[in-house]
Amino acid sequence: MNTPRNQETLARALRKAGLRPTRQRLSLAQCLFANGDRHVTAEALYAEAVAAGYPVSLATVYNTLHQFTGAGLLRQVMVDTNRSYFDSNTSDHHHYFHEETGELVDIPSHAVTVGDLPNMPEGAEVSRVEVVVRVHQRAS
Amino acid sequence: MNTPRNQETLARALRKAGLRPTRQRLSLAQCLFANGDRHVTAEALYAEAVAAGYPVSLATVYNTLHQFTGAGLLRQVMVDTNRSYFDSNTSDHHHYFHEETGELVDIPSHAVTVGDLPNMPEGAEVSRVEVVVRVHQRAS
DNA sequence: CAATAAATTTAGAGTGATTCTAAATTAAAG
DNA sequence: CTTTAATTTAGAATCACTCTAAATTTATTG
Repeated sequence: MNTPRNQETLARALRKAGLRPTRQRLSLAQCLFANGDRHVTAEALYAEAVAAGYPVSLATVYNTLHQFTGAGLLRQVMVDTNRSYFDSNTSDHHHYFHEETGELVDIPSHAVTVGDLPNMPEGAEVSRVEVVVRVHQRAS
Repeated sequence: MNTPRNQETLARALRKAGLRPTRQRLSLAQCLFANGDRHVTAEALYAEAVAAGYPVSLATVYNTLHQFTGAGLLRQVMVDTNRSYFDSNTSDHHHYFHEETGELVDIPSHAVTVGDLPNMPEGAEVSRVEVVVRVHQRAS
């Protein structure tokens, strides 16, 4: 789990990434990082920000999510072809994906062991190992 | 790796799944299963079928890919938010995903060990474990 | 084989998430 | 306070994919 960050820490992180700490970015960062780890879609974050009284456009939410991802503050999780999920926990870990609800739950990385990887493509190096455990409601 | 299947075997598999072995389905099956394992997107398969002189519509390619997936002949791989990949190898295995080229390469399942899964969501059961090793070109 | 019923295909319209564009606003620098 | 460059934004555009309804094909039955 990531440490909660305050406005100042965030502003510094943004500046370091070459991003001005604007009202919109700080508002979204507030939503994303103020209360522990989050898994959000762009639409969900947009709705949340608007509901919280932070006026932001959907375009800015998309821009910001990508910029934060580029800056290493977020990571994108590929689980659904229909929408993108962003994870505020950038440390090494994996996910459950609940097929019915679309909910994501973290799995600590130590639960999964990756052995020697065979037939690694020539000249390539690993940038990340992603494990998604798809679960569905047990029939009762 | 899956065993190559001939038209008759495929027609039988389709019938068993309640699908009529139409010209289009058999053509696409030909592309998908005649020469070892494949990883295709809908657009790519469409282009390939048309180029091979099998007249098919894009809508039918989409329908067929989903029907084949439902019938257990294909499996969908989630690696890219922008497009869906379908894998003609339905046996238990994982993937390399080359971030630059979009190429998928199989990883045999024995190379990855999944330990006891913690904090499994209540009342849920695992439907599949997907491991994607994202790789990128090594800087030279 | 002919007639009928049911499944399939398809062109083209529709959808929904995401990206782009170009104008208006805002932050940083001087 | 000006100037400059970055940012935001509404709305248009895009792109993968799905839907619709009509035309075609497959399977079934007489």
